[in-house]
Amino acid sequence: MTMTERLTDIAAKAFAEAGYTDVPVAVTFSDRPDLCQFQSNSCFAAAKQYKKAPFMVADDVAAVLGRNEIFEKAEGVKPGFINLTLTDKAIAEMTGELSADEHLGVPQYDNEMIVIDYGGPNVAKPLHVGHLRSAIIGQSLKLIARACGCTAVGDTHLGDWGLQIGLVIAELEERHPEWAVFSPDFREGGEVPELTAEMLTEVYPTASAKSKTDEAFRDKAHTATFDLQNRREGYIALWKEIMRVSGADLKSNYDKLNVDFEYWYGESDADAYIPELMDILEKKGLSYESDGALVVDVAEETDKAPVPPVIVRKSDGSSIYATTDLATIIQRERDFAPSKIWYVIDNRQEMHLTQVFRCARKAGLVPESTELSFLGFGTMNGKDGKPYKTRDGGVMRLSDMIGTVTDAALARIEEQGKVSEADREEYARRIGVAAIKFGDLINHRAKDYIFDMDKFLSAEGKTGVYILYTVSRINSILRKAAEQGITFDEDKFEIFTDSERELMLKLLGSGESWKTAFAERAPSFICENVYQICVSFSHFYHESRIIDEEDAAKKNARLALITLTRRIITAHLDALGIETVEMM
RNA sequence: GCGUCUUUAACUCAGCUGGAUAGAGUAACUGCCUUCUAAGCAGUAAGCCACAGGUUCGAAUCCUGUAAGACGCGCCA
Repeated sequence: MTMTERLTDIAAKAFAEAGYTDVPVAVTFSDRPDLCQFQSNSCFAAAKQYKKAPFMVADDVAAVLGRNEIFEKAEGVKPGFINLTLTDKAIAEMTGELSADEHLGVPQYDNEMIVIDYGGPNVAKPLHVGHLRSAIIGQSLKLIARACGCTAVGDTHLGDWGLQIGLVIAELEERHPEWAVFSPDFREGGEVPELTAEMLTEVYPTASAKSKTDEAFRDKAHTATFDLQNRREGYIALWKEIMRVSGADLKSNYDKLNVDFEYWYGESDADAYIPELMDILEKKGLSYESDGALVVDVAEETDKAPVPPVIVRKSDGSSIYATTDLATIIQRERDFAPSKIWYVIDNRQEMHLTQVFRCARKAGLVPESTELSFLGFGTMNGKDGKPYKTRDGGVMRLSDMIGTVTDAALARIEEQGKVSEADREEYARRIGVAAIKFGDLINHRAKDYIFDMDKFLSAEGKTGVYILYTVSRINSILRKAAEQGITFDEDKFEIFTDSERELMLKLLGSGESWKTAFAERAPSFICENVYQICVSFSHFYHESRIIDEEDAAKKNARLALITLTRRIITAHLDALGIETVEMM
């Protein structure tokens, strides 16, 4: 139970005891910290229900609450608020409970099996900044779900079975018709050319551009796609080579970003389920032919705008992304029987996923109770408000971006000269990744945002670097305390100053952020909360002495507090996929 | 054309199940390093919450309309 849920519980009982039953009660952190720590606005609703003046209700309820010894102050005020302030003793006790809680105050939602579809890189082209959001938001949502007690697995759902591969094959065939893989007689075990990541980087854009103007080439690409999907052996062999090369490239980039996947399935892995899918759609009478393609109607009466039918087989006979997405649902249901499937995909695909979900429901591919959620994310724009481009107008490769930010961090580390030679590179990578991830995740998932490289590099203010810096300061104190042989009781909390109280309340309030982050599937709430904790810590840090504090009780209380603070900050960072550094 | 989303300080954004003085970061300006890391802290200044109506005791928040912008609307993913 979170802090405010606990207080809400107490308040709800007080409302009932004061004679106001069946009133929706809520206690929240105060909007007026100068007046109180917590507030309830529920008297307005109760007043309406019981036809009394709000402030009279507030007085009645406050009188009951006032008898509870955890409150320093419980008062009804002006129009009808109840203002609550806890005693320091109660806050310190709750902090002790928090410290002893194995989940550190993170609410637990058990019995959830969540499959998260994120990353979604296209194997035909290298990772660029456009792939960043899906990867880091998806990774974070997975980690948040796990922190909340869920079982969550990530599946990157590689784009490896569509036209993009056909384009690459067609382009390679035009350039190297002599390759054995292009012979219709090619059989497994034949000679396969060795490709490189650099080649793929160049081939796909060329082919893609060509297909827009060259109709004959476009037809070739479509044919290649169809043949690949029908397992023409030479194409399969070449496709495997493309997969090998780009898979290694993907993995190394995701590794650098601390993004991982339990499953590296792709659209191609859904291929085996397509016949079954088609069978279900046909038997249920859902699919029919339209303009040569096979489609399923998914429009609903309540639609404000027309929702077109889903195409499950193109007129040339090949499958399309809706086909593989639907077949993948069958696969996931079979492998995991998930209670939820989350799709962390660009906002622009909302219509497509709506169609897919409706079709899946009509076909009964998953039980009614299974949640299918489209968790769209916004576009990363440049300072001009248009989709982010490099100075010369190209797309920035992810590896280049990571490199730039890491180099800047390394330069700063060297300037500071605190970190040992051996750790510098690794710390620079962690700081760079923290800068990128926090800078992205602090923005609400679903909204477009302005990506400002300079802002990330400067790393001042509300940034991942600030968070890591705060942790290194705590590390420094605890390291020195250990060096001096200072021991303390980690579970003994006590309040002596305002800033200690403020920090404890921030730590205690974290449960609320986790709850919101999980409910809205939005990591930004975790970012905001960890930043707030760091600000409170910094405030406390600047006005308190810790290891050279002479009063033993104060010293112990402060060492315990910063130890807990570090644990909680780290838990937040863990859920964001950000690693800390010992010093910087 | 239809639909969805956005519009809050100079810039980038929180806040939106209606409630007490609308909050951060950046940039600007002031202070603070012989004391646990100044990648920091403290402070000042900065807002007709796009516009117009409506509902309400009370609206940045809910409803309607207008404007500007982004995105989507069958064989790419």
